Amino acid sequence: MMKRYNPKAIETKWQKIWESNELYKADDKSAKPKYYALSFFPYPSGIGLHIGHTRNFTITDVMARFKRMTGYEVLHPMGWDSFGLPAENYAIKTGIPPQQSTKENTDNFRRQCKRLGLSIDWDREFSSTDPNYYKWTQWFFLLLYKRGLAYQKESEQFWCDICKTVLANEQVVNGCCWRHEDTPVTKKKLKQWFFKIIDFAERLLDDLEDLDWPEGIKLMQRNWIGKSKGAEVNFTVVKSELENRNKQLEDKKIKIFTTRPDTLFGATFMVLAPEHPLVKSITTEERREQVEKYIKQAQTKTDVDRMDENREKTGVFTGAYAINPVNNEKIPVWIADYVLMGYGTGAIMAVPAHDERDWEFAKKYKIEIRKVVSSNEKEEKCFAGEGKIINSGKYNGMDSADMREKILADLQKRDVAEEKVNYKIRDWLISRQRYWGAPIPIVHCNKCGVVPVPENQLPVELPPLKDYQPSDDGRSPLAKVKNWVETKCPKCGGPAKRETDTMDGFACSSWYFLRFADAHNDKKPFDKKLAEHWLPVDLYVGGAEHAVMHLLYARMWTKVMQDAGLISFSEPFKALRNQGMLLAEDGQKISKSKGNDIRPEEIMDQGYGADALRVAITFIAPYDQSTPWNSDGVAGAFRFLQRVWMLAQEVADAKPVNAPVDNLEVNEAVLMRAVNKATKKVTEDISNMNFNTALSALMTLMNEMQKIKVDLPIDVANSTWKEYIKVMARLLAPFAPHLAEEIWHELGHDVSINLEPWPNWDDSLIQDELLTIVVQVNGKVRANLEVSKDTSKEEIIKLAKEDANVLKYIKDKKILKEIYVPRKLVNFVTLSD
RNA sequence: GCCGAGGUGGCGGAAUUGGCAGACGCGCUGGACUCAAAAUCCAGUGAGAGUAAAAUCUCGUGUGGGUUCGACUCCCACUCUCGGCACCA
Repeated sequence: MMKRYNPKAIETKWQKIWESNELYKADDKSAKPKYYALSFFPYPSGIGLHIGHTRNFTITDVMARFKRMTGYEVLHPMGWDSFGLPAENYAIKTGIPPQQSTKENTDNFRRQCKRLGLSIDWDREFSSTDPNYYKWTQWFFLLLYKRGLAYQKESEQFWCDICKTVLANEQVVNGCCWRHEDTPVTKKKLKQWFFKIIDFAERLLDDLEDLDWPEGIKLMQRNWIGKSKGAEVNFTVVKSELENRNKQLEDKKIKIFTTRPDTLFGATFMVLAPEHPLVKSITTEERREQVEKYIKQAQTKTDVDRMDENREKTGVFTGAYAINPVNNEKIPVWIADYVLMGYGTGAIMAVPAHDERDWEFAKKYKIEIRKVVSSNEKEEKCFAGEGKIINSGKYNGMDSADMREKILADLQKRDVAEEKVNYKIRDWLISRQRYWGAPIPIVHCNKCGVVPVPENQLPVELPPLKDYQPSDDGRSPLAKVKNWVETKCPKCGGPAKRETDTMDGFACSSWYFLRFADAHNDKKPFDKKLAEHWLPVDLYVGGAEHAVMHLLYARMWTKVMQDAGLISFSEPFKALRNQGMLLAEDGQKISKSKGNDIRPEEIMDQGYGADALRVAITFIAPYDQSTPWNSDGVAGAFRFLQRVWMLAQEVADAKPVNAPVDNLEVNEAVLMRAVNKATKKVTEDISNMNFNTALSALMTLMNEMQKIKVDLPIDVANSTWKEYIKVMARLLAPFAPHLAEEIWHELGHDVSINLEPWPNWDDSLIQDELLTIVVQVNGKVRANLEVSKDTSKEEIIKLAKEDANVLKYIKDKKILKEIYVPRKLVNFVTLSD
């Protein structure tokens, strides 16, 4: 009786053996080339693994296993990004400390990962909430502080009323909190800690170039950094107006930023942001009331309101005029909220003829529109493109691009303008008014001011809490823990208070990939040699939702470390791949509220096991494509594995007979071709991460072998047949490691299949003996010719012309052209009638 | 509005990058096995015409045009879906 395929039994069996043999331990001292495969740092939620995790982890695992078999020393680690709000909110609700619930959740995640048969080096596992880890996160805060890259600033920040904390710009999505997609953010004025990511804008932009990342992600980062080159130009506020009001304000300059200095002659007014510091002093008495009313209005509007406005421009005239330095023209100065204080200088020159927004504004308030770049556009439309300069004095006739250079040089000579580069990116706000994060290692002393906690006092550990409720004054619950807050100043020893804000969780995920290289180091965050041995990450896989958050922050920290001499490389992730989203079976997005989620563990429990789930998930579509989940696909994958199992069992069960009738010799070529073809295809497809087609090639191979076995028929005790079954097992091993391992041992091996070399193929054995040549007449298929692979071109064309069906179409026609594609096709072109 | 990705059977998806469109899987239909069902195995499965059955023919990769002996593939225009950005001067 043949042994049944019982995934549950073999999977638990091998998982135990792999673990006790430490099969997936990454050897720091191996002489083999290294390969570092990493999935995005998962947040261990209470629900356990979802199908997206499963897809993510399976992708890196298939690659890790494949690379191991092709001669690499592989590092495939796992850890937990376990700080964050869900655990804290759960604590508020239940009183269960986050330390405890987090442990339960990570235990569950680890257990489920192991059940999937992931080839992870568990020895390097850690949680970001472990004080031995966040000690070093705090150490990095201090590093940034020492290097002048961490600073405090009082300002208005985005605030989520549900999270009860401030948010970084990157965490505001469509005017809402990234965690609460239908909760508009508000603003709060608070003193907060920032990391100076702006200082790295240029490098972050430049280094994108050479990364093997999806172009879309690179583009999103470029857009987020938002570099624009232009000029700052000074406009002088008109004196005569000022003299009457305030002598001190003489020579007031309004500095504007523009990317189009070539349109300076088309400026017919100026606009300041309502918050611009000059607004008060330049506003004339008769306009003051109106202006102040507008400013107040703008202040009450949240940023979300501003965005919601269907872009209708509003503004008021200040009564002041300024002089355009290129033509000494006097133009009116307005204020409007479409000009933002946070970008450029908070002031613009308005060129309605060549700027969409200025155009709209000028139309509404009936301000002159003056064309200075010629175009074919209709009069009633603004033109923002390039062209020949007109109405611009001595610059007329130049190309707009040339004029930009020229006028800037001219204005620079007169000292009224300078070249300037602007970035949209803002500094990274890292303070959070919550408990469950790494405390910012800072002490506030009345005498000494801001004092960093000395390194030897790290970690600043989170104290246990009785009440997790955040305070209503917008401060962290930590502020209520008196004996923790009150401390001694490390400098003067006097009474001082701890910083009560914690760090954004993205700080923890900005260096975890380095810790995996040296996870147990208690002297340093990591050893330089080990970091440089394993890093950069060769393959980084995760969802596209972190395009501008995690991936930008991690890149910045890596550059800080490079500057500090901790590492010598500048980019952490050599190759990045985004997996597509798995949708619910109805094509809808999976969401908790819809209750349409897919639980990987349930699927395994149904009896299909991990291997079938892994095969189903990699076979369903290209890994980077979003696609609806199909539970029937798991049954299909299971059927496939079961067939492979039976083919192998037959061989294992066959008692090697003395002098078996070896009928394989004669027809071996067919089988050899099938196996060599499949080996080549599977190898190339996995290398290119085309897992779905690699699996289809394996299914084809299985079908072919099955057919050959029955047709010949083949004696399953034959040794050649057994070798081919073993090739199939190795090709399947990255996808279905348990099944492959079991077969491998059943067929007489002691060493794990995961350590066996990957099969080779022979190109010369792949070509078919018989070729099918397509015969077309005027591009339409009229016949198929079966010819031996050595048949000459002349012979093939001759045969094609003799084909009965082809003859019907070429009989009375003159053949104008004969097209011959070697090994593929013949096409006769006749006069069409 | 701008940027990016993409429209192929009933469904997920293939197509050596310009050479037989629909591999592989799911589903479905018929058959075998069974008292029956499940499981399993075998056969069929783009639409239409045609035939006793074949052969064979026509149409067919979002829409319209173009290049080519030949187009899912290249070019132009449009359209729809999905993702991102959104007053950044």
